[in-house]
Amino acid sequence: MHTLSEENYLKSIYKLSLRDGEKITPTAIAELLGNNAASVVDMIRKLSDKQLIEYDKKKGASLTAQGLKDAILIVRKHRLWEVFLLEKLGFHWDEIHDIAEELEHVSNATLADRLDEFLGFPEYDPHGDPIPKANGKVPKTYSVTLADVKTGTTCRVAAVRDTSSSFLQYLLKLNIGIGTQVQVLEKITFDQSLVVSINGEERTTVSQKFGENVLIS
Amino acid sequence: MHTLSEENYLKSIYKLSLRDGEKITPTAIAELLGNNAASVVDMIRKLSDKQLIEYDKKKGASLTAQGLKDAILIVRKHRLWEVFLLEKLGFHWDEIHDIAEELEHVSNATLADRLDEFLGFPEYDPHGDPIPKANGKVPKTYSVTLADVKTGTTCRVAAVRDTSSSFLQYLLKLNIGIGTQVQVLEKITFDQSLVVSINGEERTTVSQKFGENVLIS
DNA sequence: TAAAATAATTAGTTATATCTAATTTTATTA
DNA sequence: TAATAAAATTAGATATAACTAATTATTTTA
Repeated sequence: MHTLSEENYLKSIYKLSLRDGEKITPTAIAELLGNNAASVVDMIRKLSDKQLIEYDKKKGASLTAQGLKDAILIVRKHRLWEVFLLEKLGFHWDEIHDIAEELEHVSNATLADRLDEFLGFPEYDPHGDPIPKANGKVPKTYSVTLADVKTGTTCRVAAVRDTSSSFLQYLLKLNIGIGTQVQVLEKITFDQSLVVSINGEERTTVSQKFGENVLIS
Repeated sequence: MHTLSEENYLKSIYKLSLRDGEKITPTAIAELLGNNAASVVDMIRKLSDKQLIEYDKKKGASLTAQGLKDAILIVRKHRLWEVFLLEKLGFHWDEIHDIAEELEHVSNATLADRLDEFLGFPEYDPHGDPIPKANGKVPKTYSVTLADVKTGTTCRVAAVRDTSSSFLQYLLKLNIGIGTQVQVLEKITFDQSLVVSINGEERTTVSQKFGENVLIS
């Protein structure tokens, strides 16, 4: 259908569109993909020609109905494959993202739906991200981070924003997974570091950046 | 590790190396891949530089130890994914090849082994092709075709040589699958067509080309 | 608002992997 | 073996998707 590059651009634009209010600029896309902005401008033209996105200098880029549909399917496949890799093949939390990054591009009309059924129609992937349904609907997405809550609040980890293995391995080391109870004991005024209690036990200090990447419910 | 193209060339050279005696020429590779011979010459240089193949004008191309190892892993992944698609996701015989053609290129050090374990270490894929083991050993490969046997012989379908959906759909229509009993009742002298009895029932005539693509035991 | 900084774009380059057309080499056959 | 056919190779072209460097446009900020 689309090339590997086209698919990755669609996915990036979709992901940026969820970061609310943000204008989707060539620079933002370039940063997310680790590409040069000049390359992004080229691809914006290509995707516009294919009617997958619309680009307006003032408003930035946005997906057309077709582009959105295609992007959602890629994300759906990515997250379903992650569930498969973890639950069926026994891969660990921090290993699945990179493999799913390749698997998501395997194109077959019914593959995602069959995989979905095989896995029992999961609603969330192992990182807590919602798995788009066959009809394109996306389950509730978590948006409040650990860095957002008031001191004293106890909450549960619902999802993680960063899926890099360095972040996930750090979480593993801290004994934090999806569902883990975390209480914010203190916020350090100097650098917004958070002193937290994990599962009512350990007392640990984590950075603001860390807190911003933990989504809670 | 390697690019998609490099992997497809390695796989082609491996497959040609199994067609015994045959010299692996640029033309043969070009034909198998549906590429131009000039393109093949370019890639032969590239793979030679990478020490994955050796090329000698007299002897043709051959895989080095590393090239063979890499090629076998690709074939292993292809066939394991085919088992997965058929057995776990419920795809049909004629649908799995093309999807596996994409899945085989997903690269992860332990993916094949985990998939192998998940599937219960199958020895043959749904087309009867041997699945290389983790150590690179390949189970017995069938080589006698229906076109080779004497008139009157009764045998079982062990594998199919062609995995195109047109061939597989034809087999489906004829009620032939792996394990089906086939008796060669007559060979037409004119064009080597075969009159066969399938599962002791139907009396059908098939072409020589058909017979050459059915491997028996 | 003018200067400086940042962002977007254009122009031109590179690498990969393909192609066609032309040429050279090798093999076949009359 | 000489002529012909087929195969292999080279040379040069194309498309994709990236890049750098230079330019233009837009935002910030002093």
